Amino acid sequence: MKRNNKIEKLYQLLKRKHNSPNAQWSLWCKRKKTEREREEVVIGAILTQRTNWKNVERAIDNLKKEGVDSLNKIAHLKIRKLQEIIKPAGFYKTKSRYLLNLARFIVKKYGNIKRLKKEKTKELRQELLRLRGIGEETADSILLYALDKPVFVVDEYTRRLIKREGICRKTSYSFLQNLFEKSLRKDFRLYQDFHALIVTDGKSEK
DNA sequence: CACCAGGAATGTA
DNA sequence: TACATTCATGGT
Repeated sequence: MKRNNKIEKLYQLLKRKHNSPNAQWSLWCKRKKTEREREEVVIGAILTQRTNWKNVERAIDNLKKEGVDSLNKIAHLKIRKLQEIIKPAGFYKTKSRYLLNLARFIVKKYGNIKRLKKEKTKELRQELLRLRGIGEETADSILLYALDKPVFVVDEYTRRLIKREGICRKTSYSFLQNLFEKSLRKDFRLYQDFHALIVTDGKSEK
């Protein structure tokens, strides 16, 4: 089991560069999550598409204000109502469809997120990808951050970083995901921490 | 006022 | 494969 030095070194590099332990995301990753928090991650994964996190928080606050604190409750909302609630996150017409569809899928097929978490990663990924509004990045974000599955998330920050560091020129999703996964030990905590660092680093580059 | 912020689906070449 | 377009709000 030979590992790619460059990727491991990149991790060490980012660790040194962002050693401030107050990186909020990193701390959040280390905490054990409740089921509610996991469901919130699923919701956030849809809402954050093409939007900054601040707007997502407004939408999530609205959900809480309305007492919508679970996927089950979302699954039973009327689309109109959901639209109103999540409006601050932008793209509310499409996102409300995606979110309702995803919530119904999970609730109908698995009941709750605990059951979802027990599913096999590969099969679950395929199922998520078949849903409208869920591409590779969103599917993998759900798998990694909501379900603690060891799946590396590739985003624009990852692509930029890999290019900037001159590690390789290919940028397709599957290629980069494979590069990271074969270079690192299969550990969801490591993947979460690494990806969080990549995002922190990407934001600081501007 | 113009542009951007942690995407995905669809269509075109 | 690689772009271009659409969806839509709030911050700077």
